[in-house]
Amino acid sequence: MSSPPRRKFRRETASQRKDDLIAATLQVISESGVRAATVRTIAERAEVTQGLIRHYFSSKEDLIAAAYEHHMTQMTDAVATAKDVTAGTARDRLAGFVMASLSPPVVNPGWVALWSGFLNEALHDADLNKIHQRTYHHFRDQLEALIAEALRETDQPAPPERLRQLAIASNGVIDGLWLEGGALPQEFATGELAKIGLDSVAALTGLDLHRKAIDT
Amino acid sequence: MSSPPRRKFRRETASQRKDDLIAATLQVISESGVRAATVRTIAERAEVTQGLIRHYFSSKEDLIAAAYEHHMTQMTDAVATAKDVTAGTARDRLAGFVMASLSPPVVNPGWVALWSGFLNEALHDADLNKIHQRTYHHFRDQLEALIAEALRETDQPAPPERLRQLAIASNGVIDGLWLEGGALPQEFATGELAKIGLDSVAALTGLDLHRKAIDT
DNA sequence: AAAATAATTATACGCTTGAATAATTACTGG
DNA sequence: CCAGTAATTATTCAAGCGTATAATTATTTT
Repeated sequence: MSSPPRRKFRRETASQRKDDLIAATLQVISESGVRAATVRTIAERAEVTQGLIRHYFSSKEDLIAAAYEHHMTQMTDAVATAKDVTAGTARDRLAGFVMASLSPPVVNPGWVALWSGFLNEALHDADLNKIHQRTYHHFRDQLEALIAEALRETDQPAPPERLRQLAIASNGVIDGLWLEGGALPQEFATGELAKIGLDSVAALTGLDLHRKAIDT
Repeated sequence: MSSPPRRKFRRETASQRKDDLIAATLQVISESGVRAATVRTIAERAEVTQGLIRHYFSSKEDLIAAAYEHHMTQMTDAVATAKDVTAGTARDRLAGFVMASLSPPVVNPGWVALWSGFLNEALHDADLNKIHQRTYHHFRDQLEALIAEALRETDQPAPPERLRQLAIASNGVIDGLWLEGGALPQEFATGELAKIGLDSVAALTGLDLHRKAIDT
């Protein structure tokens, strides 16, 4: 006759709970794909009951968008704040930017799963599309600024149109290699993608980006 | 009292029906994403009732895999059989390969939606992962063969290890640009991506890939 | 033209989904 | 330490999900 006891819980701050729910969402999608991201699965992962999601987010779609935003910020920051990206000559920082983009933890199957799942949604969802557009530009603009600075530094300043093309091309090769490294991890030796990426951006821009002694 | 009349139908060959169901699956995913690809939605698009799907495919997952295989074959063939890829010097064919990869109909939001949706599934599904792995290699091997031939043709033969790196890098830049063109169509002018891609592969390989007069 | 066959439709089943609402309980300010 | 409040749990709901099976009908065979 006795119903099971109501589960104990702690009251958390709104921002803490939101962060937890976002983190749980990202874990579920990265491990099992977008189709697995149901409110019940996410709530279970966050160790709360499903009703709480709607208490903090107006809909599941709203939570997904917040998770997308969070993930892209996290990924961008992981590159922008990596070692060698924040100090040194412009060429050093550009090299560090490319290396960081093509090394763990940025190259990671889970992050590719997140990226592909969100992109698939963004292609038919206006809100998510805006997030995609914004984060794409943010990353590419950072890359373009570094390339511009490195070219100026070596007395090879380039006009805006050429800078744009170099940034698009460099961003393309970084994105492509990142994707392949995350989607087929066993395909590439340790450091191989980073080396290929660095050589590629060097060939595209004409810059000498010999990498520093990271290996050994 | 009279129940609605049973709907008329035509008996089709097995291969025709399978193709129709696969085509319907691809349409639904490309327009509305993987989450929209339910048996009912797919059957409606194919103008049959949902039971027929299980008559031709052992499960929905099986249909998805068949659609994945079909789409990747379609995309690969669209590049491999494009004008300028099947005749001319090796450099001409390599240039045609890059141009075709970065022009319509290959660059297309719907195809990016398909690709991202399937990849998202492939990252946690062994069967789909095999398809991804196989089609990735198929595309990259074609590219590597063209690069090898073009380098031989210009008396600059390259050792296997370098060929591998050039193919990975070229494939990377093509993939990255293709993705960005499909995901943000309004971002790039007509022919811009193809031009950047061609210049990039030229810079990476050191080959002269001046494109022929396609424009004007 | 009738009988056999299999392609297709129709219906039903149990489960999951996102969302809404009601019931509790942990915390806060007096 | 007690009353108020809102964070959290529990429950409910209608709709949609993939799958299974039974009924029907278009086509082929004889």
